[in-house]
Amino acid sequence: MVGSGRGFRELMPTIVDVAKEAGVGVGTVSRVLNDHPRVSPSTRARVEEAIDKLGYRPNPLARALSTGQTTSISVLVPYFTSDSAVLRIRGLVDAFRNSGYQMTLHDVESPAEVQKRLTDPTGMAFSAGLIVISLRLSDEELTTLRKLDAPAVFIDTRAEGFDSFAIDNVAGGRLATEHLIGLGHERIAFVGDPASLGVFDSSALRRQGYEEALRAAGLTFDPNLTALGPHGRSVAHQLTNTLLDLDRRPTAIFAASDTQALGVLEAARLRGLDVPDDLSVIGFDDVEVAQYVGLTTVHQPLYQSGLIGGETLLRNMKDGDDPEHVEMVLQITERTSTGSWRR
Amino acid sequence: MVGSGRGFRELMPTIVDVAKEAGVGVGTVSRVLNDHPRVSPSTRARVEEAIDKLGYRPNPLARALSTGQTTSISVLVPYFTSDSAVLRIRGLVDAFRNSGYQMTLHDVESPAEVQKRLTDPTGMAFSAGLIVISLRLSDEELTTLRKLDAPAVFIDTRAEGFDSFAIDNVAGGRLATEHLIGLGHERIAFVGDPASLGVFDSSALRRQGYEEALRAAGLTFDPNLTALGPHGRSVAHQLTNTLLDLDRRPTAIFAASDTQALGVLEAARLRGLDVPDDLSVIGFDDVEVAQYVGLTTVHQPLYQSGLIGGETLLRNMKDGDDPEHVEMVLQITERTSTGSWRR
DNA sequence: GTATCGTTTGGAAACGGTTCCAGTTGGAGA
DNA sequence: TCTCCAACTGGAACCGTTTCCAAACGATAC
Repeated sequence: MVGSGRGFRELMPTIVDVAKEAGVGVGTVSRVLNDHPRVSPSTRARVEEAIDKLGYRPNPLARALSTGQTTSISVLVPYFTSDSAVLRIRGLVDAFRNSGYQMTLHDVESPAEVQKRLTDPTGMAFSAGLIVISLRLSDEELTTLRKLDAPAVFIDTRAEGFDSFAIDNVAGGRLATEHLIGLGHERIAFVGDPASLGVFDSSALRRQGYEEALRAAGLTFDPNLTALGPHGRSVAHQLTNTLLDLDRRPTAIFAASDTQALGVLEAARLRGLDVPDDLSVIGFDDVEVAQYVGLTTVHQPLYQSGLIGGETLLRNMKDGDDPEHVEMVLQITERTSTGSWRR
Repeated sequence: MVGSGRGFRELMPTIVDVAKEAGVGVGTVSRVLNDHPRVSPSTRARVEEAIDKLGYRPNPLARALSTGQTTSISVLVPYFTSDSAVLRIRGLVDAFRNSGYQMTLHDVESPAEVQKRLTDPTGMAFSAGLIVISLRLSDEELTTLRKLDAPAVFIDTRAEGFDSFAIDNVAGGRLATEHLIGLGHERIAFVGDPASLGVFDSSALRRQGYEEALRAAGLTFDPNLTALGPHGRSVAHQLTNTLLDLDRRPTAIFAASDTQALGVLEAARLRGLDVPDDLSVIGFDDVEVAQYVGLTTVHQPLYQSGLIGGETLLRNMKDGDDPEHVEMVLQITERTSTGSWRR
């Protein structure tokens, strides 16, 4: 129902109109509307008839104002433009499909915007619940959230006192690197985001796992083999060029995300390097494109995280059981972009 | 601002609290809030101070109820799961970024759901505006919309009396087919959706263009070369198998969407057919994956349609100028999946 | 016939804003 | 000093619902 137009007010009957038509009081109409038990069958029938006749629909705004309960769920997500975010949101869409709740998308492109969104009431429009994806909230923000006693679920991030679904990014970084080490690679490079962005730290954690795995395998960690830059395919492409220009160039590259891995593959292809014979490439996320380009990657359950997160929020809005953190499983999806290194 | 919790009501100061704190009437506070001119600077300062001190934020619900104006824009979109829908929505996100409006996503998976969404007030939650993507609304639905005098913009579809941005699907179908004909192909197959779905008819229109182009070029139209099935990669894969099993199999396939083209490529690859030497494949849409797999396709401005559509809606909500239909340009993006046929 | 009790019902108050109308104020002009 | 007017301000009414309280009602028991 869309109703901002001028013609709107005159067109829509209100609960008062229905009450008059049925010859009852507004309270009775409201009770019929909300399935309260204390209404006699005959009265109920009369009211329902009036509702049908007038084509009356309760105004959700008025209802929300009166009850303090809305039917909209806010989703706070950074870089909606990324494939992985889209996959998670698909899960949310499916979770909310027949719930009666609407999903309002809040794309956030900087840490400052998070703060703005959380405190700006127009922004969040008084949602019934909140989904936070891939964002690390400050203690202050979390305190506000707790005080409001608002149901919230965190996906791909965690927050004390709230349900959360995330992966162990450090372990994921280790997993990817160990895969390459297992194939015999010794000069393994890392392409990812700079750590300083603060809010979005998964890349930094994956890098940590990368370093840990190298050290655990007794390989020397060469800082020259770590190339960092803003997230995106073309930046990753450039970073890869500098890596491949090194005197002793890496034989394998671990990209902190599939998007970046695509940039790496692009750079390799343009130089005529064969993947995986000349260069192995492993990504992270397992977005849809990965299977088309044959990218070996660390699979994380993106769609699932949205679906389960959404379902959990719906449950929380009813019950509100104890919050728990769920660590989702990671596994290597091996395709054709990685191969053994024996020279 | 999330506010469904119990603690909420007591926590948030209202306009009355602010009025008391500043020692003025509620009307004055409201005027300050809404930048009405007739407030003396000293009073304004006092009120603003009180607002800061209390951390007051106006309740958007109450404001909306009172003014009849909301800050949410509903987006009606079928199959949010599709890549092309996602690209359009990215455009919308960017269009609405700093507008102060929120986007509420309504995924629709069947024609029946459209009707439900349009009439169910909880569903559309009284939006300030409406974006309809890829859906053909019935006359009845359009009449309702017009009566409500609600600003609406149609993308990838058109509607009498509303702004719309779409492509000429028939022309697009011709374009794709002519491209293949120009390469020397004579047995050209079509893979697409069945026409009967009613609401989503772009595939049928593209097929019409396909047939027109064949006839115009003096080629015989062979019904056996048209394979239809529910939209999706795997279905397209299967359909392609039946096409390639024909005695005189096609030398080129036009898929009604890139998603389906991916299924076609998959089937060809599994049979060991070389693309484009043994089989040319052309898609439609030019989604992101297309460039990774080297798919030749009919490019339509997906992101742009969202961006421009969103901007147009915002403009309409202010001015409301005469509606117009904009036909967006199509062009072939040639990659490596099509080649000339000379045998 | 009346007292009693539970069920059903009507309507006022509340939710938190905006808007309009009327009243106050202060300064200019006579 | 008085009048007049514009600028500013207070507060009631309203938006459309829910909820609560009190009243009406009907049936039962005496």
